[in-house]
Amino acid sequence: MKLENSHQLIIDNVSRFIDLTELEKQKYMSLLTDIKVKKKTFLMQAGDITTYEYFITKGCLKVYTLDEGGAPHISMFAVEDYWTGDMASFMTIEPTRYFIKATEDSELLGISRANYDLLFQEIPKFERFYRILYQRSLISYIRRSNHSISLTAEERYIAFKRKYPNIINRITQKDLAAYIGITPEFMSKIISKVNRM
Amino acid sequence: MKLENSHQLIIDNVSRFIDLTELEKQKYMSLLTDIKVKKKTFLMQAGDITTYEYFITKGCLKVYTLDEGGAPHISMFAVEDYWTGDMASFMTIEPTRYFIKATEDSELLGISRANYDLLFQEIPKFERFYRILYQRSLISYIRRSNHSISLTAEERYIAFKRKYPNIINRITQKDLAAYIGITPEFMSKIISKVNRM
DNA sequence: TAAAAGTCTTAAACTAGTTCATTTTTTTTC
DNA sequence: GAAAAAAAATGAACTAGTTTAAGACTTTTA
Repeated sequence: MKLENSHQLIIDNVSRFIDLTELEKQKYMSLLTDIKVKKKTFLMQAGDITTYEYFITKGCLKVYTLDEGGAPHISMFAVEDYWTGDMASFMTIEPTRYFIKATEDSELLGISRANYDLLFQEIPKFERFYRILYQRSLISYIRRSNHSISLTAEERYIAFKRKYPNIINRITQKDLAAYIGITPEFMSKIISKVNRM
Repeated sequence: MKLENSHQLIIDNVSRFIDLTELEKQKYMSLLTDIKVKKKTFLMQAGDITTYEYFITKGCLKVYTLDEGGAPHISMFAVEDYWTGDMASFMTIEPTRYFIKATEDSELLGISRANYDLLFQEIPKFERFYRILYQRSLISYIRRSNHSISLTAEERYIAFKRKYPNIINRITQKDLAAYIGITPEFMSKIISKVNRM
């Protein structure tokens, strides 16, 4: 059966870890919601109860919190083939502290809390999918924060550039600074220094 | 049936997320290995292939890496009722970059890679257990690193003291510094300042 | 297409945390 | 229980990154 692109992308993603029958694919897709977010608009804002988890099929979004001083800290740039959302809020049904804002016109597939629970009942294999997905997220999250801890801002910038060459051209220097964990002014200094080398 | 303490602890831990029959409990326990580690000895060292994941039933261990400069970065203190290990190495069968060293005489239950795979085959419910365990680890990991990022070292120390009053008395100030992410000298200054307040 | 808003650059003064060196205190070991 | 080893305290000189402020450049919007 021929699927539309966005569905094909998510089925391919899931199929990396579990095998689905045609029927299961249909069932799974029926539990997903299409979502579009225009550039500069929010998918989620602090205070919201987040009732969806998202898979990005097109575009780019930044996921961030604001600290007490109002400074943004970006925890990820979510692009095509990434999963995002606020799992803590999604699971506990408490208000989120996150903002998710599109930096480009974007398209997503969302799964609601109710459908997420239903999914495990109807296709228990998905426990395995999510077990592996979370396990891998945990590994890369730990690796990343462990790696960052011993590097200077300049080294973190160079590492980001090497690891995500496709993302770096799609975001502003200011957002990159908020991800690296420094001020935009210092980011500017680092970039001009690194380019001079 | 009466279980020994260490088995009771792990069964209680697992039972928070899934229900097991007596038979399943027996089967599960048969897949676990008893491990003892004397104070100051290693459970794991960088370069090892880690063939076990661990549940601590007694004692305290520090999990850390050494950066290029040879400085230690402690990622967790594992005490009773905690899970630990190096999941990346465990899953990918690559050498670990971690050291795990007992700071007290400790007792653990280990599950080998082979038994971990077997567990999912024999009791598929464990996919759910690990799905939830990893999901919750991910949530608390993200929360912790997000929280830390906007705090000063002094604030991180105060937060640690509040959150883990039971752990703080069991570890050295030097190890706490390696966890907080500062030098022992600066840790010493912070502590004497906070105590003076 | 002009005005407004946001982003980037540069520079000087500042601060949280480091480094290095020394002394005191506590813990370990035989 | 004395000697050795490790941990903690203190202080002075240093550095990575911040803050504030102002001007130049780019993008967005009406």
